[in-house]
Amino acid sequence: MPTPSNPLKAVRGTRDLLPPETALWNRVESIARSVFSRYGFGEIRTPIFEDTQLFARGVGEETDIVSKEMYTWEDGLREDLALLEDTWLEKHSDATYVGTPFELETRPIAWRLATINGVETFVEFRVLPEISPDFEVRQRFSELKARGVQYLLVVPQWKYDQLNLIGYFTLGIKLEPLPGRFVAKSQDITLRPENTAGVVRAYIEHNLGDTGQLQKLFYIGPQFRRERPQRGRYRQFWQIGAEVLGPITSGSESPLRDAEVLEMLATLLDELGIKGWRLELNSVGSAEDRTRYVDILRQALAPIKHQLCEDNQRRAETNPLRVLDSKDPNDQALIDGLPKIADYLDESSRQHFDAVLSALAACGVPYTVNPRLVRGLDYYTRTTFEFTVPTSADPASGLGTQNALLGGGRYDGLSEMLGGPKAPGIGFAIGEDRLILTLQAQAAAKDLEPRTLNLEPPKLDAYIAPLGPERNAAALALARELRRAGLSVEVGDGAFRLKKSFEAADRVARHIVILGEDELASRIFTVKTFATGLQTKIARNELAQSLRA
RNA sequence: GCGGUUAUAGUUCAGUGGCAGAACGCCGCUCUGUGGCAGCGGAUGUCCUGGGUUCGAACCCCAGUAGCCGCCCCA
Repeated sequence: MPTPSNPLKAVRGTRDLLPPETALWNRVESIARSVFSRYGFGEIRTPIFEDTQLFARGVGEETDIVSKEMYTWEDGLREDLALLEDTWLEKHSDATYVGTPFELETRPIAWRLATINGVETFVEFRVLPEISPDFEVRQRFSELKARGVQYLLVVPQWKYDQLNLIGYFTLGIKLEPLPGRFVAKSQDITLRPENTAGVVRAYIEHNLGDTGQLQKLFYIGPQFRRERPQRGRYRQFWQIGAEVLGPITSGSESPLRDAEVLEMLATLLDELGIKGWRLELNSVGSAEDRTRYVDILRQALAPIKHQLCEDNQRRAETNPLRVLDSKDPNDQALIDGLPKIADYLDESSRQHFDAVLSALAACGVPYTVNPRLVRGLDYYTRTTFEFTVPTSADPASGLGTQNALLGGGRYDGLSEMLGGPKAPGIGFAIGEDRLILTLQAQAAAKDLEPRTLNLEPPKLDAYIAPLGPERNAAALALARELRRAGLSVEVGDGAFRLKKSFEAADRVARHIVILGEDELASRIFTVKTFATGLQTKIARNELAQSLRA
């Protein structure tokens, strides 16, 4: 029976990007590519899913991203039916097999005909049963029932808990759970929630460090986090990012690289036309500095914790660094009194940071040192930064409270955390969705023409209007000729009245070419230019040239 | 994950416990091969979904779903 179904929709937190907006996305991406290539970056494309361990180890097991926002599943579960059957048989001295073992062809399901305490029983082994009895099971059950045979489904305990037991019981199917998983060789897979870990994994896997060269890699692609969707925050979102990494001898640890990346970002935002951006940066020190500072922070928080708001009390326990960028106005005085990480940097980290700042100053890139700026991901060391645009107080942002446009930092220990060689690096990720929103909002606030954002597709060179359906074939042939000559051409339908063709043509093209009986016979076409309203007769061999104008 | 708010035509949005609306867009005619203007006409709806209250629900109630805003977190 056909069930009336609701139309399918894009799943929560995902969306379609349609023209003309996609033109803006392409423009943003092509400007990014252009800037990256001028700084010597090459494109890397890593898989959209990776082993879950990559993110657990790289991003940090305790971060919200990893602990509750990832799309993770078990891939390649292989069912071990033989083990399931053996386990069952061991348990059932009361069962006697009748006949030989069988396997059903449709999927790995094994069954035996047995007598259990004298009752003839069809014993089916399924490692991955359907949540509710499927068609196959229902059909088999009714056949067995007709023959007076009992139906016993043997499943693993861990699956049993997920089954629609009522569904099976109401049919009269007996279910028997067995302790154990009975699956072999599955892999935990995760849709990437960010791209740095993947890039570093690829760096290690392809021994890019052995080239001895500094690697400069950029990427543009979708990332996935299972967060509550909001404006500028989607479950599938796009990031434009870049990483600079390599062996120490390639200069990957040099503060020059930090400054270069930051200066490149300033250039990129300027070329994109983002107004009013702010660069905030900080140093969180080496991994050791960071650990030491977190301990000190914890100690400093302990006596005053109870005075903080509820959220901050929780953070003080779970992730003390995050207390620092709390926005709670009542807690600001207390937070200001907390120890600053700058005071706990070792000498080399301090010098490194100073060198970054002076290089930025030399380039004339404006910045603000924000001693409270910390990053959520575990792998960050030393320089961390964020580019923001004005908040919702300024309508030009378009981002509400989500005012961070991009963020990044240095990750000197990440490669080793992932089991690779020492490969210090620095990188960033731009939230492309937010970047686009900001561009749109800034254009709207300035009352700019949409054209400024390239939202209107450019007018085509010509629109061919065949008069009558019998001229359609000739129209398409003419269009082919012109298109091959490099012109952009749309073909109307001869079924349209000429009036309609003119309206359609004026919308999309600069010229209309009328293709009727006379024109086909004389090979001289009637061409009207919308901008001037002038209509002329043009010979076929001069048509392409004339339409280009 | 928590709180608030919204959901009506292709789009932007009115609307009231008693026939489903406007503007723009779309289609047709005035006007058979000459548009933009104008006039006239037309089509388009699961009024988010599912329950409930009611003689009667797009409207009131409950639940769900989705968008948006704030929180959490983050790009």
